[in-house]
Amino acid sequence: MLTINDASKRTNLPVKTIRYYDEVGLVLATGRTPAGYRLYDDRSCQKLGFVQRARQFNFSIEECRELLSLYEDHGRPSRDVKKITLSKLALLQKQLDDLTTLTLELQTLANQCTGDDRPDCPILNAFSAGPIDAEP
Amino acid sequence: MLTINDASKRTNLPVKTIRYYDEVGLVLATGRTPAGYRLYDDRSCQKLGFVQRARQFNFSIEECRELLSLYEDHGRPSRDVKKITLSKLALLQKQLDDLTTLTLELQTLANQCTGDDRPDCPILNAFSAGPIDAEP
DNA sequence: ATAAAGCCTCCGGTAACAGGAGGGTCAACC
DNA sequence: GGTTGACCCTCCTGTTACCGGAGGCTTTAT
Repeated sequence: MLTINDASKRTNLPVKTIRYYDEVGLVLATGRTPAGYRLYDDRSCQKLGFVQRARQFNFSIEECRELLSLYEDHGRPSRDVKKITLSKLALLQKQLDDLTTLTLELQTLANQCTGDDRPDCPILNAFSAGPIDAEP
Repeated sequence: MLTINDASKRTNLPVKTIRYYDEVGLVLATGRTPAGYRLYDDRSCQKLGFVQRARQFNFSIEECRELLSLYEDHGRPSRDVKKITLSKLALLQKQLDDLTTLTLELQTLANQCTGDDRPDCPILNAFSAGPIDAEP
């Protein structure tokens, strides 16, 4: 059995985060010492790692909860997991598109700005006027 | 002089948001009626629009505050604006890269998953094991 | 006169933790 | 046996940029 600090070192998750996951019931501590210290075993460490990776893929805590229960259920059809993954993928794709547009437009503005002592600034002009047309 | 509702219609910003900008001192109401109703003039509406567009470019409230003061200062050098913009651009670029990597990896996993009745699932396997190698 | 719409302030909630206060516990060392 | 220092606990507050709603005036229209 590991203390929360040991679990932290093993998973590279901050102690605070592990405590938080316990608190919200995402990954519960395996047990407690008589003094109330949280204890974790190999299995719970593995779950922590699982959540960590899912979080890195932008899955929310609630989605992690869902994935974790599928992960625990060894008879689950892979269809269920794929469904969640695909909808998350669509969301990521949209974020990606938005961010790309944004970056292009801002890039265009920065290029147009001389960036010298003169007060005239295409960036501020654009912000004060309206939407921006990116250069082709 | 416009009521907050009129300003909202003109700028397409929610009333709640305009009130919030007043509260945090980003775009103050021009004045108040004897009854305490907020009033906005053309100039403050323009500032609201400015903030709206800057926010669409992912500038935080604090950054908007900075841009707005440069916007108000007609003698400012465009260098100052460009500097802020470029650092924001770098941040956007990094977000973009991260998101791209993420999407590719998740795409790879989804492709590998049969998505049928069988319980074997490459997605969960990957999450339980470690980092993912994207397909070339 | 009254009803509807609009305005106000204040309170609570959101996501996913981080930081810190105040206090108990444990192992080692002298 | 006492003490130091590392570690643990819970509870509270703060973060970002608002949204929703309660309770209560004000204005406008009928």
